[in-house]
Amino acid sequence: MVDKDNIKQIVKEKFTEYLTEKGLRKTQERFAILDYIYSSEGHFDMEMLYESMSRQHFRVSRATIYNTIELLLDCHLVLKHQFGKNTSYYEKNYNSDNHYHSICTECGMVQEIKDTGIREIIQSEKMKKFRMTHYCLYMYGICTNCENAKKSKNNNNV
Amino acid sequence: MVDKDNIKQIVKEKFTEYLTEKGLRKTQERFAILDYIYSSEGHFDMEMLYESMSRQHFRVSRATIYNTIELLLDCHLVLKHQFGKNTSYYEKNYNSDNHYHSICTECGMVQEIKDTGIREIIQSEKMKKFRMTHYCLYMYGICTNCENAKKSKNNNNV
DNA sequence: ATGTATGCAAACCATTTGCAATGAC
DNA sequence: GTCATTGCAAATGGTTTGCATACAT
Repeated sequence: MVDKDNIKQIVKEKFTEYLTEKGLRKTQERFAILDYIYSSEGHFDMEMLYESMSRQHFRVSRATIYNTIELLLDCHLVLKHQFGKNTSYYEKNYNSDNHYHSICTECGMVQEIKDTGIREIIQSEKMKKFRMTHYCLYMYGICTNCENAKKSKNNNNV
Repeated sequence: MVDKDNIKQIVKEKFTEYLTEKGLRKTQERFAILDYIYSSEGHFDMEMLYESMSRQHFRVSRATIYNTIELLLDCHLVLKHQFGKNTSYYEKNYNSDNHYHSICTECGMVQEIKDTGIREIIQSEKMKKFRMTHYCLYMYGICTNCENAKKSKNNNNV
């Protein structure tokens, strides 16, 4: 996939730029983590990242993963999400579609919702004393599965 | 404040209704927690709630507070927020203005942003296989304080 | 050579859990 | 009287921290 490789190259350059600007070191670990994140799809948590990397190319300590994610968040190459549980989830954030998340409050299932125009409205919002860099929209509710499960449970009770 | 007392009465009734419907018990602790939440303003975390209640009317164990908050979330009398740190914050959710949150990624400061019409657009969003009950919009960026602090730091370096 | 970044293990701390005692029904 | 709920204290688990070692500069 040429496109994906292109993106990997671009984000690597962006990260390099960021590290240089901040006077931070360009370590193998940092680039390996970035590369791994941009090789995967969807959301991941720290344990998933740690396990997957251990299984494959590169073993990196948890401490380093946490440290590096902090940098990637700072330069906006990664987004952090907290969907209501204690574990944080992350996703790559370059050249990806604008999307929101719907979260089922019963089973915790998270789905992506494509943007259909809300973005422009939110970004045109004027805020005093605040310069917005990005935003997250979380929609909570009940997914069809859980809705149906509830219904049949209620029917049994009656 | 008559208005506040009214609201307290209404949410108490709503909670009672919810407990009855679910076949759960109407304990003093549960109503004390609800009352305390609706007596306070703004966001709070579990420790704040626990401490404040201990200092005032009613001492309730942490376990019970966690348990009760779960119920209040379920019947939408309380909202839960995770602003990026490990601690969860909560706020009452009845008859309150529609608002979003702006979060400074430098200092963590959270401010409320009044809704100016985004709500209707979001609520008109059609979602397959999902019935939305509520949503949260978080805007991340830099507050003026931190922006200025950064600038003067950069100037010193140059 | 210098000092930042890593890896490890221990510490931290919000949240969850198990269980005996309490109290709503 | 029964069993859900409470309070307590211990356990859990994601995240953070301290420190010796490694390595980017």
